[in-house]
Amino acid sequence: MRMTARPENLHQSRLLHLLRDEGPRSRAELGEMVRLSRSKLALELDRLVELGLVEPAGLAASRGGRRSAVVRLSPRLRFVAFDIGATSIDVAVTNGRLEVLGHVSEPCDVRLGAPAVLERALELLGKLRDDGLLPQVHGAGIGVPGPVSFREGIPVAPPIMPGWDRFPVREAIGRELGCPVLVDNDVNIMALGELHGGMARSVDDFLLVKIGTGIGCGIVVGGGIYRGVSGGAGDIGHIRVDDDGPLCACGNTGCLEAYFGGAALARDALAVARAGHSALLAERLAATGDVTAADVAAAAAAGDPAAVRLIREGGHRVGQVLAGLVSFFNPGLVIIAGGVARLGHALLAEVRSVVYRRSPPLATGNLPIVLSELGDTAGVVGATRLISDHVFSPA
Amino acid sequence: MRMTARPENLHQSRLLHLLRDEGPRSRAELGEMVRLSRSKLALELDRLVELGLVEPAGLAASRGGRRSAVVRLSPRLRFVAFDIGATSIDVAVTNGRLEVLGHVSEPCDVRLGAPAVLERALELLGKLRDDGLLPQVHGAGIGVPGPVSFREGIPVAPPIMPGWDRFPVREAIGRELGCPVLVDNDVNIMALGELHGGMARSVDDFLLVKIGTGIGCGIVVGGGIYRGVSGGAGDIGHIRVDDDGPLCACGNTGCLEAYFGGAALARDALAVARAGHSALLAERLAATGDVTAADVAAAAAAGDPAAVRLIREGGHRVGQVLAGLVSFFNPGLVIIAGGVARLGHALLAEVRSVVYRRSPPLATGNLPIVLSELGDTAGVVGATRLISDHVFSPA
DNA sequence: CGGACTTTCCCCACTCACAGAACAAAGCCG
DNA sequence: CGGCTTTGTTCTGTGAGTGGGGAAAGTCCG
Repeated sequence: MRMTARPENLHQSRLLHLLRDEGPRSRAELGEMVRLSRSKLALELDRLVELGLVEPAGLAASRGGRRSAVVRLSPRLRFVAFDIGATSIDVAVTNGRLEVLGHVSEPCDVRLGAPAVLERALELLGKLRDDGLLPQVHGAGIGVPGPVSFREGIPVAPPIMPGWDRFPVREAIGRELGCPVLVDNDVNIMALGELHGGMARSVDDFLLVKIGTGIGCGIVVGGGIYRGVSGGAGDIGHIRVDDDGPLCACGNTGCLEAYFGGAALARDALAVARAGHSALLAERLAATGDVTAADVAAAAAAGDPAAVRLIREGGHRVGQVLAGLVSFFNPGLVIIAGGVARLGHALLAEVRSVVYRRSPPLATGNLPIVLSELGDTAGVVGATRLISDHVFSPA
Repeated sequence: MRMTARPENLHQSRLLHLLRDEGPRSRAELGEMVRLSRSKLALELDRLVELGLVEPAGLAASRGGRRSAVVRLSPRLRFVAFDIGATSIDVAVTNGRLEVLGHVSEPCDVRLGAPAVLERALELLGKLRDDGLLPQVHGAGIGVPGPVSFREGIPVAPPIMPGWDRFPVREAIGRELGCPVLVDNDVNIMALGELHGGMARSVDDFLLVKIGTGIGCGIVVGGGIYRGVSGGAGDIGHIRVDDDGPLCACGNTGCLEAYFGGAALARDALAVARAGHSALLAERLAATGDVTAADVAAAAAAGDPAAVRLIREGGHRVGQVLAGLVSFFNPGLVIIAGGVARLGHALLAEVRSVVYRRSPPLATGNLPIVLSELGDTAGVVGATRLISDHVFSPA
């Protein structure tokens, strides 16, 4: 029993990627797409069948001649995704085509430390395994809410993950599952998710801004994640908006996150509730003794003017930072994602307004700014995309 | 007589790049570097000699055996660089190794329009040609002070270049010189210059910030220029620093360029001179009726406190924007270049201070911020690097 | 000065990847 | 049923590239 089969050359790799992204195809169609002679193609496909990665899937309807033999990725292929958030864990299992077969999610504080959180993640995977979803795991992708040394597969100097610094995440999970594992920043894997199944499918250079507990940005250059020289690229939460803004946890003042991170939004909402400017928020305060970012979202969705106003102000700040990034990076698309983004057409309108006003026409002329449509699945799909790109490439 | 010889395959391309960047080498050394068998290597080198791109250069000293036959790029190879600035033209001719053989520079207002400026550039090239430097031109690189559609070789919507919008620069110069021509933003070619011969030689991801008439940024990702989806990447001059800053030519307020572009610096210097806060600047005002950015530079170099203060304030603004870009991009190096940068250790100190304070430790932990050492040659060397990368690649 | 050793260059045969032709199989249409 | 089309399979030719075996041209040492 081979541990994990990998393609032997670039042709096989391209075939796997095609079967993953385009679905089952006839040999003739595949030959067309990879520009290989039929003979060579048959050779490589036979090898892939031998490796257990591909299998025949019957005959297609005739198109005027002999019926073509369709091939597909082996339906027994499985990829696993762990999306570790600041306050939650998502675990999912997909087939070779990255279609989600099972997905569980539960609240979990990342501050419990790496061993405890990873063990809980594996327990959640165990649940899915009991459903019979896991004949064989071919790879696992992991997203964590902080900077990562991608090459080593370990978090480095993560601000909100005490007890994770340089913890060998890849090695630990790899030992447990016995398959290739890759670890990346959670925002990066969300960007990969959008690249695979979201609005960014045909966009080479784009940004994904995630607004949640923290604020981060996934950067895609030429169809691949850009991570910077030390894995810290996209850390936009502490970009300065103003000198005389609120004090941030990082020690500076006026950081974007201090204006509009999850904690900042809760802080402002609390002030609004106490001042009596919002009936809905005051009600929440009375009921639970606290007001959260989710409460603001709910209140805004219900049309509460003060809540909408909080979101618009935050959107304004995000837009100011994003306008600078758009000027600098000239992306082909900007996607807003994360908890706060879930509801926000008010947010989106404000962000758009500021970016379209403050960035050069050349950069905004053909720039869609949209909300993510993928929600929670962006992260897990991106994680499996990350690992499948790796497993489907020659060793 | 072939027009312009190009390598026929990737092996030949790699050999040319090696001979360009590493200098003349023996066949044995080249074989080592490109991992080719001696037989194949001899074949490809012979083809390059036939194409006139490479020629034998005698025998090296023996290292204990038969003396090795050294090959080098043909010394008759010539690349031409046109670096069109906002207020100047630089024209240079290099050999195949991008060593500058002749370089002329003269003031010229880009606002004279494309035909006039390009004609003047060709006249300057004529001067160099008269010196016998141009047996045959193998390619020309052009830098212009504005956004460029790199694929088409034309400026697009340039703010400071009236009469250049969509002017077919590449076609015009190509027709005149009868060789391949590439056109790019002037900041991008400066970045390429630093990549080739400056401090960025071994850095894959870095930023070059040019502070001159305008403020722009060259972005290098993975050893190549990143241009964005519409060629507008790096346009950081209009990133917002503050809401209540000076009015900018772009119509917004508080743009970086409105704080510290060439015009802004002259404006502030004039105010200082009129207010009598600087003896040196007041003297210049009296003598010439005006004060320029160059006057501030000279005064600061002479130790004038008010001039130094102007530069430090500007550096502070640049640092604030740069801190954001460093957080976002996590580069391995930042180079400050351009007219204002020429003198500025005060400037550099201020930029560093702000960036190191405001960007995350992970991004600044190992981040040199330096002044360009190449000066005017960065642009012309970068332009020839641009075109030689093209000419030295298979058609 | 001559022989042992080294390094480089050149020629040749062998391997390998791949394309393309030829052939076989399996369908459509009239 | 026979021509036509599409697909899959087998076979052979071709060009790229490797590696071995001299030959050439040095150095070093006795």
